[in-house]
Amino acid sequence: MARTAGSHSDITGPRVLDAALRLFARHGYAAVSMRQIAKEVGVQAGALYNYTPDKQSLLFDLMRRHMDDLLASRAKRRRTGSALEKLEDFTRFHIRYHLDRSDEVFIAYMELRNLTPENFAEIEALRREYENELEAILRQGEEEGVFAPADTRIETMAVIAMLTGVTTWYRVEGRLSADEVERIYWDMVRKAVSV
Amino acid sequence: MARTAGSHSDITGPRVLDAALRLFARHGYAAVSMRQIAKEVGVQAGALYNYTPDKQSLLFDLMRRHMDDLLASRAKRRRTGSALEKLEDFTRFHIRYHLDRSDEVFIAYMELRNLTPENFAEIEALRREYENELEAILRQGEEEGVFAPADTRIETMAVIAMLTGVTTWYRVEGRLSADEVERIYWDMVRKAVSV
DNA sequence: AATTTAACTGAACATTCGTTCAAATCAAAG
DNA sequence: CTTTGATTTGAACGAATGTTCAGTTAAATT
Repeated sequence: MARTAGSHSDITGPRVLDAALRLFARHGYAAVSMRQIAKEVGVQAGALYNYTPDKQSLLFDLMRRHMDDLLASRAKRRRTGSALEKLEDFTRFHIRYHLDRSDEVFIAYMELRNLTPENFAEIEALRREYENELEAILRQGEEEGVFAPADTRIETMAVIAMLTGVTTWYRVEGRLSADEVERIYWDMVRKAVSV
Repeated sequence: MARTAGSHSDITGPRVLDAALRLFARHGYAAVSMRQIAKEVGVQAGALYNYTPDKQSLLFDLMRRHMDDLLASRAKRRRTGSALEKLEDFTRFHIRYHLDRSDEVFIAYMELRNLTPENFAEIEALRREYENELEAILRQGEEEGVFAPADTRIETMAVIAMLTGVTTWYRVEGRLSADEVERIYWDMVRKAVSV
């Protein structure tokens, strides 16, 4: 065969996902057309179908990648230590990760209802897996007696909601550095779950 | 004139907004067509335009009503007392209100980007007004010395994000009553901002 | 230089979109 | 019962939607 795999495809391919990511985050999945994505890439709409079977797959791929990357990044972090240490690690990781990938996070939380039922189930399972990591830490803390006895499932949801909310107001050019934000949120989380 | 103002209009009118509310909450503004709304009401699409100038106004009216109602409901609550009392009141109010109006709340947080710039500015101002109520309480608490000195603006955003997150998992037929949820969240909020 | 084929264009497809409007319908007033 | 006008229908509008595909372009192999 002439021409090795992808001469432009290894350039255009990623750009398609990049453009879809940015546009979906800005205007929402349903409000973005394939022609808008194509224009952003600098190509005609038909060419997109060399890189995705359909629009839905574009959304699903972005979410799937995000969740895989989130779980993989999390897995690299320390696993041992006290519940308090683990919670601080989780908190700082979550804040930093979400600040660094605001578009991906935004889509992952806003566009769930635009997934087909099967795709939704798959993403939801990954999200649940991530939440379970936090819940395990909270339970360990209860057993150690450093965290207040409480409904750990609700605590989990409350903490994650609080932390993820940082993406709605944080701006890199703003008043606070990511380090300061990490510290402020860690302060609140620690107190919220402690005895 | 024959026929006093609205013989069906006082029935159909509210039903249009009701249907739009439910459908927007379930599938998102951009994914819902005027024909879907009309079908839900039991009417042809053209008839909707007796009750709204266009689709955008439907979304804006829902948001505007929601924010007005939120601020009015909040204004009815107690204004005096210690910062701790006020914070408990705010927390319980917010949780209860958001559990009771999950569709409205969902739209108000998810569909902001589908508002025209002018409409967005108006809704955003009302939201800011609501946030400022909480921030004032947190500042009073700092002055009283019962709340830890902190960045009250970020604390505000963090607390509201945490509380509003309740809508993502709470189900009326679920394990916990609204009262229990109120108490659990109040526990976390109190500890999170206290010294 | 000739050949091969991946990458892309540009037009077309059947639907669906928000919106308009003349005509039909129908409940209340005279 | 007739009149009146609010209410709704049903068809139509141009534009936009996701997707397909025959044909063109151009890069890499022979």
